[in-house]
Amino acid sequence: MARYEQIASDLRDAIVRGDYRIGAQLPSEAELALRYSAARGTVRQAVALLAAEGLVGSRQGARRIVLGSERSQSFAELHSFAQWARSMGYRASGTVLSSQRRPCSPSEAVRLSLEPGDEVLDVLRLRRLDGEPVLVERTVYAGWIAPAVERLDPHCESVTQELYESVGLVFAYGEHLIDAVAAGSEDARLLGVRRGSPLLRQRRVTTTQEGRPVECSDDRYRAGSVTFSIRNSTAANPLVRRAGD
Amino acid sequence: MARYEQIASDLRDAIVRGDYRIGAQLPSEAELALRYSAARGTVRQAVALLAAEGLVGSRQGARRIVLGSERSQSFAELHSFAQWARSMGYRASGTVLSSQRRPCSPSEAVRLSLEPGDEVLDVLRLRRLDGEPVLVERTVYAGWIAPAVERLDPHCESVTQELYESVGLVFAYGEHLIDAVAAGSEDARLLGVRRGSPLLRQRRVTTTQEGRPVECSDDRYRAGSVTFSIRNSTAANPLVRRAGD
DNA sequence: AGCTCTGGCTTGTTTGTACAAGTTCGCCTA
DNA sequence: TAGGCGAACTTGTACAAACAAGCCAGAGCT
Repeated sequence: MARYEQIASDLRDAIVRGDYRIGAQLPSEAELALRYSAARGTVRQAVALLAAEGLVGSRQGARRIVLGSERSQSFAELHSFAQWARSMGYRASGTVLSSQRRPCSPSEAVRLSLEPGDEVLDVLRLRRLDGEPVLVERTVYAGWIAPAVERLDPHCESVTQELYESVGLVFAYGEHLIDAVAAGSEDARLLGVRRGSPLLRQRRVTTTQEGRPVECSDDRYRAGSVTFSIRNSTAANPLVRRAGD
Repeated sequence: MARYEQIASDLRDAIVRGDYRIGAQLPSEAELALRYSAARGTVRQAVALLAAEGLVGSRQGARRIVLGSERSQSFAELHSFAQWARSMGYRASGTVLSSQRRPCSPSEAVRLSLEPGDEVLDVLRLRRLDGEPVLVERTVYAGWIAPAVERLDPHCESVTQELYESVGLVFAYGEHLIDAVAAGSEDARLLGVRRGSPLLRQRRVTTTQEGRPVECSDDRYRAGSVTFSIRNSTAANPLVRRAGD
């Protein structure tokens, strides 16, 4: 672990623990540099990390202030339902309801950088939180990863983790579209809600470290079961509104 | 504009223009430093900016790659409906339906850092996109900003901009919770949808540069009208799932 | 042909220095 | 008391240098 990550971790712990309350000032960079025997640049990297997490804010000339005190794991949580659930103290489970190969559609070809007609693997999963069904996942995997996905246990808890352990696949980048939709008849049946009731939809495309698209997915959460949270500042964070599409 | 922002801007333009296609490699830091006659550190700040926007990805040892080519304005868009609409080429309008002072509730006191019983301003707005009602906004302003809000034109297009021009107020930080809910009878009537139909809800708390809370709001979008979008990488971005609350 | 290994390239981390720009707060004055 | 001024403090920007760590392609070997 890099020095600046250690310092960031130390400061984050102090904030989460309540040593610095919300609205309070953080020590100056110079003071932190002295305390940790590090160069000012290193301290700046540490606090930049906290700023990106939304825990602290900063303005030129004034001391940094504490904006929040909740820790967030950010990336992994957004990609792996199981990892998120575990970190929140829930018990996650899941079932593959169907899994079949088929040629990709034109729109899938674009999103997964495939040639029209290339084969993809279409998987439908139902995921539960403490036994309650909360999420219907319709995922389309690119053909080159399909064999590894088909080898997975149908009741596999964390797909992300299994794929990492079996073929070393790492999900590195993702784009996510979030909106609300009415439950279709299949959604309704699987989630145990009425048809037409509100669902929170997350559509995503995930790629490897090399920028190679792995999967695109349409995930639908039962209303009330899950909330997305984001902290942002004038400086950063690419969460944007888009016109309906 | 800082040197690193100029460099970032230049590279971003090149990416958006298509000089570097998705999946392509960016020039090395050394080469960019030479091209722009800047230190390597300055170039690193520039590409870090692009990485935070989700435009490029990077791994130690390998050249940086282009992940996306769409420009996003991020923060302002998430806070100002009008500014977002304008940048997307829509015509935004809005109407204040009710506005009244009242003592704050206990939960509002916590979120806005007020004393229990302090006065707040409760405003209900309906916002339209090209004439179509798409958003019901229920905003609670802290007492100290209430006078400035009450002076606003009831049909004011951009509250954010007006408050900046009239009292120099800048929204600097925000926390946002995004989920799906069913339309209540008032929501349904205002948005012209059936009761119980799905809405995308964004609850937010906004603070000034000094970390002083200004407003908290419950915004509900008609399904299909608006989508939130986020790019993330293993390195960054604080969009997280939360258990329903 | 297929494999390993190595050397060069590229990004990541850290330190040090200098100056610019904005904030804060106390002091002084009107 | 109210306001203005300025000095000290704090964060932002930029440059330079050095080493660590990971990636990749080409050379050489089996």
